[in-house]
Amino acid sequence: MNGKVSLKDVAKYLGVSTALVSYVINNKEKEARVSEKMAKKIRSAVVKLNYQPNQIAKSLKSGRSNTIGLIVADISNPFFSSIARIIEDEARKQGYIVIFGSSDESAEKSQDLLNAFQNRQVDAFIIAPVENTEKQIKALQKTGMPVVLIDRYFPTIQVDNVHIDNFQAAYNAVEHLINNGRRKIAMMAYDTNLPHIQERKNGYKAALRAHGIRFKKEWLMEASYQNIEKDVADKMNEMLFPDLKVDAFFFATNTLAVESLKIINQSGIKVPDKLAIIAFDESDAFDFFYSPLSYVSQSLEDMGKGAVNLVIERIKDHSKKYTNLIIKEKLVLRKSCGTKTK
Amino acid sequence: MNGKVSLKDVAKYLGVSTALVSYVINNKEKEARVSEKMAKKIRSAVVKLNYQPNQIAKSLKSGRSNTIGLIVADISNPFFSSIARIIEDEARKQGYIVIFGSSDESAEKSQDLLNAFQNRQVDAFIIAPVENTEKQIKALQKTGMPVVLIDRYFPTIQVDNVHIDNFQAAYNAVEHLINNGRRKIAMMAYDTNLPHIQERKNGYKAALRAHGIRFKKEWLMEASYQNIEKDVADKMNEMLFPDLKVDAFFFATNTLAVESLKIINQSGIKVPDKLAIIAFDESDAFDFFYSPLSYVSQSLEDMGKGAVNLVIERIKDHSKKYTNLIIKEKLVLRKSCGTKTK
DNA sequence: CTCAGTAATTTAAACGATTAAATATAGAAC
DNA sequence: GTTCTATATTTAATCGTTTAAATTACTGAG
Repeated sequence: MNGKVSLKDVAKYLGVSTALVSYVINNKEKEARVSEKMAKKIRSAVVKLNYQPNQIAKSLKSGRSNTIGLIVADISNPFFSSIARIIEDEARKQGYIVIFGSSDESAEKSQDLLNAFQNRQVDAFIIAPVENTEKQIKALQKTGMPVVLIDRYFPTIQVDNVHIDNFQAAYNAVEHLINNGRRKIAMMAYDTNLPHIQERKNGYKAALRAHGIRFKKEWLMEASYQNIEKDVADKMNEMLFPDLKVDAFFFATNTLAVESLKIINQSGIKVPDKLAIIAFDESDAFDFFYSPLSYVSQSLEDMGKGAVNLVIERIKDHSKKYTNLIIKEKLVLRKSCGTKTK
Repeated sequence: MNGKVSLKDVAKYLGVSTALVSYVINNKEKEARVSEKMAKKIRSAVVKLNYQPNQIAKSLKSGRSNTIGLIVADISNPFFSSIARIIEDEARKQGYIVIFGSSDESAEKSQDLLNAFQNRQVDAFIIAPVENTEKQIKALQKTGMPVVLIDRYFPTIQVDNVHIDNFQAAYNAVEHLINNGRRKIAMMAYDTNLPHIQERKNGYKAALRAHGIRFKKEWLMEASYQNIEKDVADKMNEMLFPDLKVDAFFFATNTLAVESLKIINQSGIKVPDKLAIIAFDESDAFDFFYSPLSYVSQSLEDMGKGAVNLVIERIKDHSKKYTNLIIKEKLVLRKSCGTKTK
């Protein structure tokens, strides 16, 4: 019925001990001085019986599962699913498989996933952490579990991470808007203390300041993760009606941008004539918006591969120095931040 | 150092046998007649030592891993990542976690993933199968592994699956184009013998026939999975230049639609004036295209949840009758298939 | 005080692999 | 024919659980 052939079955089939079979399978014939004749016999029996080693048993013995746990805010967000794809490929190349979970920006769900994955003996975690999970990450580290943070990070924690220079990226984007003649620049961000978003806000403000523009509190619009759609609509409508209060928008993430674009589309306000836009990350929506969006592009390739490599290095050497891998971002310029009409 | 507390540690700490601890942890105190006093002692020790059961060991013993293997063509495709998200949530609700892999439309990669996941003792598979993998699926079934196919399917295989009625969906979409005055309707599909795509092609042809329109071979454009971008561009350019050869397009998937829209955007040909469009699935691109696209919408929610439920039922009862769960699709009408100008 | 009967706990095998240590076998040297 | 060595193979413990079966402890009846 259940065709599963175990190592023991192979041994029994040949009338030899399991040890011999194990040695041969793991190419330890030399060290274990298995005779060539025997090795050949075993190898052909393995093929004949279609023996497949039970990874669970191997894991139990070795304490390693060759599995990486990936936790992101939401796997259905193309930003994360694209990274997931890269991580999957890179991990498999190195003999690991990936289990994933979406934390939904909830610290509680994050902890649940951490526990569930740890009990499954993942060898390491790659995490895009959510708000207020510093303690979780710290606790995880204390157990000796290799962890790499991606996209987001906590400066207060000693841990490997991979991300762009968010301050500089935002600064450059906003500076570009200013250099193109915009002076009243609003930003849509999340209402969160996650450092990567804070840095984007800081970069935005710093660029304004550097160009002698006085930041106005009402320019900074914030949406909560839990209520994006409504929050974005409300804030955007306030900003656009009854009269347009700014001449440019800077969007802190692709989700915020997409939601905002819907409102702008309805409003009839012309981009870039009346309104310049720069967004973060990428999206099909940015390409198909009637005035294709300029955006800050992060290399997901570099980020995903970097994360896998860091985490595997850490698996191999628990005590190596922590790495802060800063990925180069670039500003992709298109129509949406073009010239303003008077 | 490695803080991992085993059941044995708990037992040793209390000076009792591991059996007792195991019984209490698994709430088998009654059957095993563990004294209340002891149960209490054990429970508090478990908390105090922060004992977390090793799922790997449990899996080895039980032969069940509470893990579902999800194989799709490409997790970075929003269609699949959205399903993945739904599957993840539903599976976790039922105590399962999900490992995923992208087969890249390659039968070979598909087999690799199948093997890797099977060795990890997944309890079941949810698969969006790729071309020429009928034997793989059949072989998998023969081992007794629960399998559910999603989105795609093989009529020749007895297996649980979840999908829409692709023939009818295509038929309805094309019929709608015809009823709106289009007569020369092209379709962009994949060059594949995967039944779901075949059915879409058949539905398209049947709708033409039913309305007395003679199908022309050159209307059916096909791209290969391996070379989508170039194939789509070539075929579309042929169809659009030097003169527009049709008055409507029907796109068989969201990827094909998005790639095609890029060409249409460049061409300057007006939608829906000169060209009506209906696509399959959803995409931000459809919303932001200047003439928002009509599309055939599949309920990913129903599909994902349906798949998880079917697969868990099958885990519990290997011999239950196979289910063909047909998800209702619907045609969402927007501007892109509107009225034609003469 | 013994014995039966029930209650409480322990023992030990098992899941499928790995591997150090023990043992068996064969050949060479004297 | 011993003895020694090198080669080939087996034994048995182990990883962390589960669980049937065995054992021990207790209680009350006679």
